[in-house]
Amino acid sequence: MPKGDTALAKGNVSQSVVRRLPRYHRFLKDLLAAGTVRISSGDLSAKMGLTASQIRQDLNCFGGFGQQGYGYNVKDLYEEIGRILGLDQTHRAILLGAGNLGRAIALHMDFAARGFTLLGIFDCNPALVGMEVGGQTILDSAGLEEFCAVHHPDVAILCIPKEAARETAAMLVRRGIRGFWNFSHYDLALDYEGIAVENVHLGDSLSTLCFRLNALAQES
Amino acid sequence: MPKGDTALAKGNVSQSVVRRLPRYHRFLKDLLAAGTVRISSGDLSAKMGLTASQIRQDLNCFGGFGQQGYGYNVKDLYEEIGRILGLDQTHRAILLGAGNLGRAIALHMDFAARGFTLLGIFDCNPALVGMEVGGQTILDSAGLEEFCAVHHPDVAILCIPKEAARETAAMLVRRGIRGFWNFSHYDLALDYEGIAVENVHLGDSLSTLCFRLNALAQES
DNA sequence: TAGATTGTTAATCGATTAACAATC
DNA sequence: TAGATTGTTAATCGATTAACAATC
Repeated sequence: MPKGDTALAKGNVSQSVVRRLPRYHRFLKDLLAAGTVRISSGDLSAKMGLTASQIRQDLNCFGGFGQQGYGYNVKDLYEEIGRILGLDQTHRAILLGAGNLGRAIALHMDFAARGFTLLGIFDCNPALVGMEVGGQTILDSAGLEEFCAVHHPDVAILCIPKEAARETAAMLVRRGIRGFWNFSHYDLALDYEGIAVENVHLGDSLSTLCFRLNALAQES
Repeated sequence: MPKGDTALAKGNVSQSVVRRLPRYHRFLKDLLAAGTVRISSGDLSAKMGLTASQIRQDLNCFGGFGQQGYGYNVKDLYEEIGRILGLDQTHRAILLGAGNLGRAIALHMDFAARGFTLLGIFDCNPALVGMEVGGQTILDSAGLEEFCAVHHPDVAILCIPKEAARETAAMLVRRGIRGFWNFSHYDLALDYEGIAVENVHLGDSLSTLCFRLNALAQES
């Protein structure tokens, strides 16, 4: 790729690299806020706890953003990675499940910072329908398909149980949902192709911590 | 390791393997609930969307749980993996930060299923202190160190901002916290050694979904 | 120019997959 | 016993690290 070109995915980028991009973005944001103008891969690697080689290798998946003898311009690189991640794109999201987790996600996440608009929050529990969450009224899941037909969301956030997720998925895909932020235990990726699924399994994460605590205790 | 021995970590187990263990545990739980008595690595691999080789390789990091010509006993393997993960151990946890996310974690997670007891929930916001969350009263962070000295928690769940996390970490480690379930953007692992840190970065996860949606759109 | 640091190629390391003898 | 399936070794694949020529 010619230098200076605004880069997007160059061929196939590995999952390992993609997973590191948001972290680069965060560190660069902090550096920018601290007034740092330029940084070398060596300095950044020390701050982030990885190798300079890896940083250069990762960035060069998308283009040559640095300058020999100088390093990287913090602001430029920050913005470039934002574009690579697609944070400047706009997405229309719906949230399914207004339980504790769903409500927390709705209230806590800065969707706008990543180009997401939360179009609607749905639940099938009559006790929750009509309740206000972050300025939005929880809607009845019964009207979900109709809502999709009218508002054309492209992303669904699944904060509902496994079976409910399985039952709704086909309709959502049929109605044009291309991306799922999946907090349920239903494995969408096994049943559908050509959609983007990002799983968040909090229980698995806590179990992993269990394992590590154990391993730590056994070391001594 | 001799067959039949109750296995724990056998030498060093890679992160990749550890990350897959909770998923095996979930699938086995479902199989058990469905009344399945035995399963082969081939059948399980088809259900989970990975290779039979990988399953056998993963399990054999901890011991020989199968039987040639038969496969694996679902109940035994389920329980074995639970032990490997250390879900039978008991842990004393405290939760820092009773904002939307903290409260959702407190209400939503099944801590008991992984041997965790939530000893206390802390916040520095006077508007939240004294409020009830899941049967617990939110305590003032001012009393956190005193609380640690008395109750000896060993795990902290960080649902507080980056700077607050950084400021509290040293005290927590000094007071005997060995494990962190970290939802903040503060990178504990860079500053402390010999502690278990499991990071959950919801923002990074959402950014990754952004990237994948983008990649999907460009394919066509 | 001299020094610094990139972009990129080559070497290493680790993880996944394939193969198959052991054995239930 | 014959068939099935494991445990394990060997082969492959991919990701990380090291090295260095290019160049600002």
